[in-house]
Amino acid sequence: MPELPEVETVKNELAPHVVGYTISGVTLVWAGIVRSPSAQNFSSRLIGQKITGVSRRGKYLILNLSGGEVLVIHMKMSGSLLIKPAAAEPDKYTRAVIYLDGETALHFRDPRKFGVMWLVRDKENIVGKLGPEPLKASFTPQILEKRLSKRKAPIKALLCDQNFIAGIGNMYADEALFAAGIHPLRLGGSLSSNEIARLHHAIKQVLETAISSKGASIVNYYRPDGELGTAHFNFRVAHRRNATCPECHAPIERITVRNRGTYLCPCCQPSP
DNA sequence: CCCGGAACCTGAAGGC
DNA sequence: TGCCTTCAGGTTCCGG
Repeated sequence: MPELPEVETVKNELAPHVVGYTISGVTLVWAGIVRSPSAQNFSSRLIGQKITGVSRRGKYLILNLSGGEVLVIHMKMSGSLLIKPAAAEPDKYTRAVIYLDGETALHFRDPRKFGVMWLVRDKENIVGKLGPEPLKASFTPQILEKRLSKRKAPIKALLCDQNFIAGIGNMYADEALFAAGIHPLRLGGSLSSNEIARLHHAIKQVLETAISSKGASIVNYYRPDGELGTAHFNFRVAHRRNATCPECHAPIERITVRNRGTYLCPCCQPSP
């Protein structure tokens, strides 16, 4: 499931294969992957445009195009972006293929069909409401404290809310809360300044470590060359069913928060 | 504005 | 072995 570290890895590894190349063809195997404009317009407006840069905002990947438009891609839960030779046959789950200078092809593969692409002039229509980027220097403990104040939702739900903070999903929310020693059901507004400082540090540390491991391949995450990431080998609680806490050896607990599987150590993360 | 729950989708895993 | 049910979760939509 691509979250910030996975999308960051895809951005870094995709860039050398796409930046400076011109889109020579588009095949929409499943047109539903394009949110806007119409499938017809999407293809015809893309062809002939050169990709001038790749960036990331939260879990969104953004391709800048020479014509001034922007191709925004969200891989949601099961999507991957693969670089292949132009002649490679799309597999069963490939929903769209973008050909680059007739040499290589970018395959958008997505078994679950949650993934989305938009071709727009102003990306702010799509990413404009996202919360702060957690790895930017401008994301400080003071900013986090201000955003948490008076919030009554569980801290886990807030961390997964893209308008509260961008890029964190189920896995990294669990990892950050464990690293900070905070129970996922604690209400946002109930955290002390000390806890907020620990959480702020944990968020940055967990995301940076995962990026250095090229993301976590728990399910359906592939890098553009088809390789997996290794960040999940460093997970201390997330998805560790029937395991024990690496700190205190208590059995890791699994609860549900907002209908999402949530892993924690009942000893290191005291319940509210 | 804030919060919680359902819906979207399909492969994997579990139950009988 | 095989059918059926449940689970997985990022985002959006809707109701309170």
